[in-house]
Amino acid sequence: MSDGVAEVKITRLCEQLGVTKGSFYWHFADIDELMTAIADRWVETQNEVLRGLMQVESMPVAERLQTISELLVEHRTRTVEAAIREWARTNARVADAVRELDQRIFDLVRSALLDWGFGQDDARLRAGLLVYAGIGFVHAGNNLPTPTRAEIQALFRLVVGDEPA
Amino acid sequence: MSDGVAEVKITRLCEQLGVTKGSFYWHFADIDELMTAIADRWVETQNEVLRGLMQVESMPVAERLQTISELLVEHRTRTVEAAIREWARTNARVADAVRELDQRIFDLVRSALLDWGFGQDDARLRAGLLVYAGIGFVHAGNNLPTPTRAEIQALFRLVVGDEPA
DNA sequence: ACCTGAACACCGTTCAAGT
DNA sequence: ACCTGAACACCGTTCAAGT
Repeated sequence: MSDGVAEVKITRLCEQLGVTKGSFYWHFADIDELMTAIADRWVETQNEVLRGLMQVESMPVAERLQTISELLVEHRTRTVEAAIREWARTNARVADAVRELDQRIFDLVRSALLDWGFGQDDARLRAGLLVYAGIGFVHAGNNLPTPTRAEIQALFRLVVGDEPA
Repeated sequence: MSDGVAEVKITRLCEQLGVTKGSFYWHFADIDELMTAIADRWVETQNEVLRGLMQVESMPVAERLQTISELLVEHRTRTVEAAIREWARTNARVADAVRELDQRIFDLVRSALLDWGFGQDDARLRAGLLVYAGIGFVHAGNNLPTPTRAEIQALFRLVVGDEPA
C-alpha cells in the first residue's frame, strides 16, 4: 500500500490468491468497488485511531497538549498516510474520510486550546497552524532536516505558550 | 495536469497530435522518458519562480516577511502543486526538484528570520513550522475552514513576533 | 452460490518497412 | 531523419458455461 494505490492490479491479486480474474468479478463489480472496499477498511481503522484520540479528551489540559504534540508528527505511518492522502485526490470516498479525520483532529486541538484559555478566534487559528504543520510534515518530512522530539515540543510551546492564556 | 500525472496516456496524446504511437517511440524511449521531459519542464518553470522569490532577498526584513507570508499560502497553483507532490512519490527526478524547492523556500524564510534577529536554532525551528504549515495547507486546504488573508498574517506574526527579536 | 475459460477493448512497446 | 502499420504483452471487463 505504501507504494501507492495505483499499483494494485487485479491480475496480480488473482495470481496471489490462486484464482482467475473471472472469479474476482463475482465478488466485485469492478476495480473501483475493490478500492472502495479497501477505503472503507481504512476508514474503520482510522475510526479506531480516532476513538483512541478522543480518550485524550479526558486528560488534564497540559498533559493533553503534550500528547497531541507527539501524535501530530508521529512518523510511524508517514508513508502510508502520504499514499492515502494522494489517493484522496482521485477517490471521493477516501477524500471524505481524510477530510473527516482532519476535521476531528482539528477539533481536538482546538478544544484543547480553548480549555487552555485561548479565545475562540485565537484557538481556531493556532489549532489550524499546528494541524497544517503536522500534515505538511507528513508530506515533506524528508525534504527538510527532521526536528527532534525536543524541538517539536519547543515549537508546540511557541504556538501554545508556556502557561494557560 | 491537475487531474494527476497518471492520466497522461500516450495513446491519447498521439490521437490529439494526429500521429501514430510508433511515431512517439521515435522521439522518446518510453513513457518514462516523456514524464522526465515533462518533469524537467516543470523544474525550469519552478526555477523561474525561485529566481523571482530570491529577489525578495533585497527587500527590507519587515516587508520581506510580509511578502513571504502571502506566497506561502498562495492558492493560485494549489491543485497543480498537490499533483506534483503526489508525482514526486513515484518519480525520483520530480522528488529531487520538489526537495530542492522546499529547501530553498526554507532557506529563504530562515535567513529572513535571522535578519529579523532570531538566533540560529530559533530561526530554523520557526522557519520549519511556517514552511510545513504552508505545505500542509497546499494538501489539506479544503478540509478545514480556509483562513482569511488577515488571519494568515496574524498567524505569521504569532510565529515571527511583532518586532525584531 | 462460486468459479473457469475464452473473448474483447485499451494501452505500452517493438520493429520491419516506407518516405 | 521521421513516420506508418502490424504485431505482442499486459490489464480490466464481460459472459456463457461448468460445479
